Amino acid sequence: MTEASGLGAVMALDRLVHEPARLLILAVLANAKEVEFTFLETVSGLSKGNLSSHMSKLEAAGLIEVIKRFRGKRPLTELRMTAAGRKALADYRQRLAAVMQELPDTAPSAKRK
Amino acid sequence: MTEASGLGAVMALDRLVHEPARLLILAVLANAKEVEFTFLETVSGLSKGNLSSHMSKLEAAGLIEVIKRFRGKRPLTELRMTAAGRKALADYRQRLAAVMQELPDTAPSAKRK
DNA sequence: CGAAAGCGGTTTGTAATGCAAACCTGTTTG
DNA sequence: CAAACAGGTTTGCATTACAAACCGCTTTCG
Repeated sequence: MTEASGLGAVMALDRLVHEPARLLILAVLANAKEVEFTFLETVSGLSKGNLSSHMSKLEAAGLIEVIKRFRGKRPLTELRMTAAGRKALADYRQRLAAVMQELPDTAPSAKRK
Repeated sequence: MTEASGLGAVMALDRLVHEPARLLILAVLANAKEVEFTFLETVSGLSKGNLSSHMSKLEAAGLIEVIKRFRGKRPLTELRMTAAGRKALADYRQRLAAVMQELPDTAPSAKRK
């Protein structure tokens, strides 16, 4: 094992994936073979600029593949997850599960709100 | 409901809690009534400076309480979680659970590694 | 005794983020 | 032809996480 059980897992989280904006992107990509930039923009609520830079990081790390084509006369950018991306996300998910077990069980029994 | 289901939950994560170093601190505090600075330093592996500044943020946000006393002649800093801290952590945990459901199930069936 | 090492942290400096505004290249519309 | 729009990228900025340096005090050592 990498570290002592439990607590160490928190620090072992992959920061690249941990960032909410990026995690959102990866989550979308994981569920759809391929998505367009503009779709992600609307579904995520991220600004174009922000989305663009997160994409660059994911691409640089090899977690996604960015495909540029033309649809008719307009440029079109599509994102696809790579195998490495799937692995990174799976690993992250697993660590996250470990982390959650460390957190106290939120609902003892009663008390609705 | 706050947002559309699922995806929106990712962006709703509380960044203050989401930060691994801080999450670790909170996790430790959640499981122990009270912890000392030096204990946290060793258990977390964070540098003193880093730990100190994360503490300040958590304190400023009211998630933890910082108690300073003397043990014998030496200064001693202890951390304790506040009610707000417990709530914030519980909320975070809940959102995190929602996020995890969005991520693909990692293990299809076979393939050990 | 005085110096040096140690304890328990805080403050300061810095490189790396995350974010949106501004910009850019082309296309469509008025 | 000018102005608006589509589809992104680059730039500028404020925030951050992090460790190095520092600080006040105490204990140890020569």
